[in-house]
Amino acid sequence: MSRTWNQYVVKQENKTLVLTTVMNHTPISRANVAKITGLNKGTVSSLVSELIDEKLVEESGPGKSSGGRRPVMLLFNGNAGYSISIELGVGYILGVITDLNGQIIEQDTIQLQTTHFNTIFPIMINLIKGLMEQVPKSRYGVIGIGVGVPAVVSRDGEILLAPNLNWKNVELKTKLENIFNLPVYIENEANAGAYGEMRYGSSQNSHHTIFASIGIGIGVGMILDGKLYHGLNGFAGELGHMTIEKDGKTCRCGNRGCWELYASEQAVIDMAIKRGLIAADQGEPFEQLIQLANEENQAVIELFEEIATYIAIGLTNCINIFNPEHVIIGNRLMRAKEWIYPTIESYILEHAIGFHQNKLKIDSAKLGVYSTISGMAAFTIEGFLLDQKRNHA
Amino acid sequence: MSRTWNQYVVKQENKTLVLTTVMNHTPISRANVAKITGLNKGTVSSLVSELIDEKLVEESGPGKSSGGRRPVMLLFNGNAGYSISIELGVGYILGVITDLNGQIIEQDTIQLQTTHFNTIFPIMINLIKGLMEQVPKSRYGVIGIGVGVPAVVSRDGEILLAPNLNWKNVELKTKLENIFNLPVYIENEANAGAYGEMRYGSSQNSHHTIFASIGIGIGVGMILDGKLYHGLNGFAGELGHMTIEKDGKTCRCGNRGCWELYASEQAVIDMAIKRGLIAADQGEPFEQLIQLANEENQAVIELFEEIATYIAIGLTNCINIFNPEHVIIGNRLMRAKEWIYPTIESYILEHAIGFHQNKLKIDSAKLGVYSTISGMAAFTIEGFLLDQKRNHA
DNA sequence: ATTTGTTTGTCTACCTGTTAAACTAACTCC
DNA sequence: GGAGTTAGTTTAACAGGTAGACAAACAAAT
Repeated sequence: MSRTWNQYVVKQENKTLVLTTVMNHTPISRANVAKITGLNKGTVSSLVSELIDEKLVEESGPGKSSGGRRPVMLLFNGNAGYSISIELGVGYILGVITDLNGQIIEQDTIQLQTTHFNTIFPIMINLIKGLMEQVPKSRYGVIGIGVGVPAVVSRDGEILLAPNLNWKNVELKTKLENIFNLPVYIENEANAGAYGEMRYGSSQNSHHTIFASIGIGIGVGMILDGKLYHGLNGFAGELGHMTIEKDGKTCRCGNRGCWELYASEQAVIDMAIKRGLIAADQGEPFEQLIQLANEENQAVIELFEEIATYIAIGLTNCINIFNPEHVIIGNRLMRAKEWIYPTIESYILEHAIGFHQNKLKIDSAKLGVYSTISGMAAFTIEGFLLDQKRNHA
Repeated sequence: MSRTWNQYVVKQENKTLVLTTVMNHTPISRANVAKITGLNKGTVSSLVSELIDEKLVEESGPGKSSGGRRPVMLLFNGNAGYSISIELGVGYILGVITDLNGQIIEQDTIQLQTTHFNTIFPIMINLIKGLMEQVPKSRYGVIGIGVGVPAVVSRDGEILLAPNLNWKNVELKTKLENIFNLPVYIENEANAGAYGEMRYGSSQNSHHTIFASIGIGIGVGMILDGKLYHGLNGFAGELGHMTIEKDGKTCRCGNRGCWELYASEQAVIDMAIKRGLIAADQGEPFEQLIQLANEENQAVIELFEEIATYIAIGLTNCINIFNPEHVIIGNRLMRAKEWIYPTIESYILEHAIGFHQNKLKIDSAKLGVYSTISGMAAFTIEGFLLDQKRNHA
């Protein structure tokens, strides 16, 4: 039921405290770690020596003296192991190898024509196998596999519902674990994006971040009190199906007036076709629109601005609900950032409650197309470090 | 920055673990506490004897034998101290004394004609003083004062904005602390209501609870991952100003189509007057409507059902956003529960995403008018126990 | 009534990990 | 080159938890 505390737990906690301090302040001396953590110098010394044995920390050369003996600088060993992260999109699979710092070492993309699971799954397996062969030799090797999907994912890694892929009840985590015998992490794409931006992107010091992933549909990842919020069983963040017009268009979800009917890539495309700005069934419609906007086509630019207002209405709702510190907009629609962003910003400035009292920042995703995959890497890496903590005294 | 762990922390944590176990399972034997917590029997014995010294736990007589020596039953001593909790409403102040179990011992209400702070504040002070005199003698006496207000409250207890009271930037916590020299807790009324229902009400085992307080306006308190969510600076939960009709009525908040324009007590009253169901400026309009509905006035019942649909639209949004385990509807509008609730439930059942996969419960507030005040009591009591933990070894 | 086995709660010996403080090492500055 | 500083290690003391022995108190079987 509840956790009991004893000296072993104390050691675990202090050891990870030392490790995270080294990670966040690398390079750093033992003395400085002691200062920052508040731990005794002796304690730090002994914990560090264990971490060095585990190859998670290494000594680099001596640092600069500040008037006394020169410190021995400690580094987090980002090469002690490597994660493999996959982003399963509509129409593509992106796979990367990252080191323990989340740095991308290697990457590979495959374009897909279908969304059929039985076709895609073997392709993904091959992609992973290919990446694994490229992983450098290291103490821990491949520490795990993370997969970001545009889907509602249960706590135990089952894909409950992926409307844009037309998947339902796929036990992806179990399947992958059986094949690779490695820890596997499955997450919703927007959640992973939010996490990636928090760890490696533009909201690293924000404890309340809303990440709106606006692509074909809309998904929202929420970092609340510094933690990713899942809700009871993974359905949280279905903000794309928030009603913003109570008697509006009918949505396939059964509701009317859903946000993503007005503010997604699909919405832009539909309206553009309806207005005769582009032809249906002909190449990449969204790319065409960007092209046209670049050519200063006023009708297209106006369309983008209209969409931006709808995006802003939904984001304003988010802001009034969550009072976040940081709102990040990611995924494909932000390729039209140039025409969308100013409208969004000014609308929110005008309409969000108590805006002047907030220090709200609104940004586009700093990691760009890598938000999601970086988030998956972060999950995998943190899962690995947690395991280390548990097993290794 | 970060917390270091040592044996003192271990002891603190284990001691509160023992205490909360006793609280939650009272009456309980030492042996059983050891079993539940996983702590060693000896450890439990020594911690319990300290808690007995501090009068937080007491021994009652022997319990029933289960085939061996009869256990000595332990009780949480709810009478070691008392909290004073205040609910500052529009038109009234409610004040109560509770014991450490959150049980109401004494209560007092004052009706108000004004919302002017300089008038209300002295009245509140007197109410508190009156209650203090009625507090029974005990080891710790009055442990603190909690005040629930229909307002945005900052982290340090400043009332930033109370639209229905017309207050702005009132440093209520500081003022009260200066007068009474006791710990003071200020919270938004909906937040406190959510907390109260979680601690003593209908969602005691739910980690994801949405509490919608629907009165003159709408406020929402959110228990996310078992914790009350505040957002960056207390503005979270302004769901009353969520847009549900993008070109709808204009709201004083500057937005259009805000939820509370369609789904609050004020909305009911406005529409009732507009439709000539009741006269303006004459008695308690809402009470009249309930009266009429009781007399089976079809027009009024239809109005209630309409409002219920609007409430349900907003709640469905909440559910899609948070994927909660439990949705609780509280405050005055639920006095029309009889006519409102069935519509709300059926709408949500039909429209919330993945409803069938959820074990969502929808309820009205079990604590009724005491949701908020019970929540304030809980804050005060928990603050006190936290203090004990810190100071007392 | 006696015996047997069980449960409760205390006590003791032991172990682990943190801390304080002494100590060594290495460097800067005058 | 000595004084002062800073870095890192070592040592003894200490706190608190655990395991396991133990006594007390009881139920059920004989």
